[in-house]
Amino acid sequence: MTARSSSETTRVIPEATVARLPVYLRALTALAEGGIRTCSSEDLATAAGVNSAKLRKDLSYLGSYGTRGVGYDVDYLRYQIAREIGVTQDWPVVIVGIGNLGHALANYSGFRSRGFRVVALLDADAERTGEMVAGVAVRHFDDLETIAREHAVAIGVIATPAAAAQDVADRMVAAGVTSILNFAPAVISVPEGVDVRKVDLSIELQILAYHEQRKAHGQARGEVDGVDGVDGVDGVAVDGVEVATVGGDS
Amino acid sequence: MTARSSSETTRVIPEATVARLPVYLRALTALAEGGIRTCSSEDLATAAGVNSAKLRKDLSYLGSYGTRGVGYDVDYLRYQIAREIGVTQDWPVVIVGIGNLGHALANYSGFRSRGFRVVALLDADAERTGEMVAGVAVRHFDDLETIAREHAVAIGVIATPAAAAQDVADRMVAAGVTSILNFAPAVISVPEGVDVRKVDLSIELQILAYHEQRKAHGQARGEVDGVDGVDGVDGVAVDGVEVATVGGDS
DNA sequence: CGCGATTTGTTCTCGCGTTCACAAACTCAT
DNA sequence: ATGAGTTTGTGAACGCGAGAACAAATCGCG
Ligand SMILES: NC(=O)c1ccc[n+]([C@@H]2O[C@H](COP(=O)([O-])OP(=O)(O)OC[C@H]3O[C@@H](n4cnc5c(N)ncnc54)[C@H](O)[C@@H]3O)[C@@H](O)[C@H]2O)c1
Ligand SMILES: NC(=O)c1ccc[n+]([C@@H]2O[C@H](COP(=O)([O-])OP(=O)(O)OC[C@H]3O[C@@H](n4cnc5c(N)ncnc54)[C@H](O)[C@@H]3O)[C@@H](O)[C@H]2O)c1
Repeated sequence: MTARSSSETTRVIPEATVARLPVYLRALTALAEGGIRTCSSEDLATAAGVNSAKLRKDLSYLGSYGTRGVGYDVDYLRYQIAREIGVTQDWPVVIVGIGNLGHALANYSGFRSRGFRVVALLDADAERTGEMVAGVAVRHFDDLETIAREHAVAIGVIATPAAAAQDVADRMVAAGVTSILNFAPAVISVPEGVDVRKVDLSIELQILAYHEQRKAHGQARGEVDGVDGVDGVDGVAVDGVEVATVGGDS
Repeated sequence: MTARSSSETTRVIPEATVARLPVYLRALTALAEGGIRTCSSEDLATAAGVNSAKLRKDLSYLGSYGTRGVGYDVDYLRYQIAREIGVTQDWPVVIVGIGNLGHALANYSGFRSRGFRVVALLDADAERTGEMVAGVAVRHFDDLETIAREHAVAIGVIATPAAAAQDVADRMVAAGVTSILNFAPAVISVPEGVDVRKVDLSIELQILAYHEQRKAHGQARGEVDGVDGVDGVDGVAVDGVEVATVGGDS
């Protein structure tokens, strides 16, 4: 699968580093807005919530943009990171599925301010087409191909029910989309060369629940037990045990 | 920054595995709904979108719940995973910040169906209090302490602007919340023993943009692989940002 | 009862990511 | 110019997770 023969490309930035660059970018922006012109790796690391050694190593993959004994020029570094990520240009984005979540996403100001422009809101429900959301008219899902081609859309967001996710993904790919951000709780498969990232609320909550359970009963079998140690936690009322069936998705 | 007490509990499940258990749980639920009673690791791995060896290794941390030569009993395994995660019980959750995103979250049916129950919607804006969202009345943020204590709330969701995130987190912690899911693009710091996970839309998009830019820049085709597995990276601050483009910003 | 087919659970190896630690490079004061 | 004080960039050690491979266990069937 991940053959990746690491060719002799100029620089190969580790995936873990790529995931942190946006964080550094945001921290730098915050510093710049605070009137700070230069900062040390320690300063920036604190603002970004990471270890300073890790920060320096991450930045070293981009090049040598700092000055020893001094630190980094905030604006300069910010531009370099933005350029590396690719957000110095504007990326057209389509959002498919304008329900509860789709509305929120469409209204999200963070899109435009960070290098992304919503060029279309699409929904399969004919009753929703024409509705104005955040100044953009909702159009029918069938227009995807036309719109995507016209605006050279490379990035698509899926906010439909899980059952529709795979179909939407297929049609996005057919329309030339090569990067997908999927909010639906479904595993979608795409051809080689297409990137998919998923954001899953329930998974995040379940991960928290796991640790929470650990905190509550230190290491009990799995049966309800008294609270142990951990201050601040009052007894968690638990009762009937029933596997969460239902599952309105997939 | 999971403290990880390391008090040598019976089994220590790797964090990477914990993050995948919910995926397996969902896949099992889908299989069960399809009337499937037993499945092999290969079947389940396919449904979950992972490698079968990885799946078996993950499950081995929970115990030996399969039968060699046969596979896994879907319902039994589902229960075991649900119990391990802690979603056989119902977790009370509070959502703070009932704006665009907060509304969507409140209306999200996946909450209830996966072991979580929204016990309160809170907002600092007095004009919003009293509004009914998904059958729950929005209450004032000041009621957090009372509500959290009353329902023994351990998990809180932050959907306020970034500027308010740290303050909200502090008050949640003071009210006994020990797990926080943060949607605001801000780095929040909490005391030892409190878990924070963040979901950051713009970071996800920027990661996609990076790879997209790579694809565009000639280079070798078929370079990028399928990306997945959202992982813990700590977030950062302040929104309402504007990427500085060197050489004039329109 | 034994044998082949099947599938799990585990061991082993490899690569990636994190962290430490330090030399190199730079500034500033004298 | 020189030395003291800073801070970067990176080599190296280390730990964790991914994946391949295989022995052990179970079933079906003659
Ligand atoms: N609401 C949340 O806070 C939330 C949180 C996490 C995940 N999710 C997930 O996001 C997805 C959307 O959630 P929601 O609450 O907005 O649901 P929703 O039902 O409110 O909206 C779904 C929208 O998708 C449209 N749609 C359905 N099939 C379509 C298709 N084939 N093509 C185009 N559009 C189609 C529907 O018309 C509807 O407008 C779901 O998969 C949900 O599980 C939602
Ligand atoms: N809308 C999205 O799709 C989206 C996506 C990703 C991230 N986010 C982030 O989620 C957060 C919320 O986004 P939104 O679009 O819902 O914003 P919003 O402005 O619509 O809603 C924010 C709500 O928080 C309330 N609030 C403000 N300060 C508060 C405080 N101290 N205590 C309690 N409540 C307070 C406000 O009254 C408002 O109702 C933001 O940080 C945003 O960056 C939003």
